[in-house]
Amino acid sequence: MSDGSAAGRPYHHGDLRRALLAAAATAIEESGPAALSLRDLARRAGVSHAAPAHHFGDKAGLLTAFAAEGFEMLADTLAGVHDRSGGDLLELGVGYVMFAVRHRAHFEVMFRPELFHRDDAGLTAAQQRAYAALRAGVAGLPAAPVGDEAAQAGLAAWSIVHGFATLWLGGALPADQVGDDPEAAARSVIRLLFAQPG
Amino acid sequence: MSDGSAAGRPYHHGDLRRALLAAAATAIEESGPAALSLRDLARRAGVSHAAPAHHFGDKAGLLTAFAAEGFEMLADTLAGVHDRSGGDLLELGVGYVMFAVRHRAHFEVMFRPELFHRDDAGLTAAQQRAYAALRAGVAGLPAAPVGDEAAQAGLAAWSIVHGFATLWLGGALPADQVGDDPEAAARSVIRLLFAQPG
DNA sequence: TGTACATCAGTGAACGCGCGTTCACTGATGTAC
DNA sequence: TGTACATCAGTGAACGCGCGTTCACTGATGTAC
Repeated sequence: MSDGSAAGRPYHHGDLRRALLAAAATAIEESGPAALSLRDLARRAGVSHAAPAHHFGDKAGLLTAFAAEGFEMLADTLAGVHDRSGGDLLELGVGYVMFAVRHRAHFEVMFRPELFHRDDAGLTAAQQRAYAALRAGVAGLPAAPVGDEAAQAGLAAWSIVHGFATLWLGGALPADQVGDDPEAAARSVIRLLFAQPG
Repeated sequence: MSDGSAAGRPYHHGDLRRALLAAAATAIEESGPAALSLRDLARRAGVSHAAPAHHFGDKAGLLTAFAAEGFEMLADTLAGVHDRSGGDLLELGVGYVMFAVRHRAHFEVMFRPELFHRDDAGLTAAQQRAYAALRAGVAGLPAAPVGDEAAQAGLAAWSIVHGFATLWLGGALPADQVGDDPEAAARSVIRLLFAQPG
């Protein structure tokens, strides 16, 4: 087992795949997905510039793995919220927003399918898991809608949480209207779905 | 007046600034804002590769003008809807979504402030206009909220329409749930804000 | 009507850069016997 | 315990490319007199 500690890096990294995905998260947080380069990731992982291609084939391959990882994490997050809250839609929505805030790099890549191989099997499976978890919240509404109404309610829920997350991450929300606590702000906004204000 | 018609282009283009912004819209629709290059725009406008920098200073300058143009168009669109509908929030929301669908290149740039000079005066003025037009819809609600409630209702409205538009443009919405008419789909989703389903 | 001149729009050659990808290779690991 | 060998992970040199930006320039336009 190579240990990767100081003084003369071993020829084998040990877990380069993981390390590259972690480096991608950092790099994307710093400069966005557009500026990502395999050579930069290699530098961050302390490895030759050609190593990333060895693991992921090409850049889109790396981003496919990265997006899939994101959908896995989102599905896990929502499943956790579901267990803890009994499937409350408001809490699921807040969980969605907080996932975006805490893992903005993943979130940004996940919804830019032009960046990765959108038909990758692992990726689409993870997507299904995540979407199903969100939709489960609609089924748990007090007056649970059915059929078309349920589909529309699911889309509305997804839209409002996705929109809030996107606007928050983009810094589009005026600071004086929204404060600096995304969880509280998200909760007070999502509350208004399916509900009269005031 | 140079006419730009066939046989030996005139030295002066006539309206290169406009032509470059139009070329940017096309290029971004094709390949997204990340792939945009000044040299490509110059090629599309039939002009030397250094000409765009002459008009916009640099790439961010061009995208600043492009984003500002987008916010102007959005503000005009919403103002038109406001006049026609008496300020109905649902119609304003549908207008927002349809703007995104019809001008996806502008919409995609407008909310990626890392691409342009976010403190440009013309840009921020156009932003204010657009946001004010959307907020006016909240003031026109049957039971119009006030103070914090109004701010939250405004954010909720913005979130749901922005989220729907983003998901639609990203191709994230499952086709079997949403059909191919963005206007109808948007209307049935936005309807659910501030309203019990069923 | 004509001339001089300032201003502006666009040119084209040149620069240096970082990138993705390919490819023959080498070092390390693990397994079979 | 030792040896041979297959497999895998990572290397490093090389390639060709398109890009943004700079800069001295030239062609066209419009205005002053």
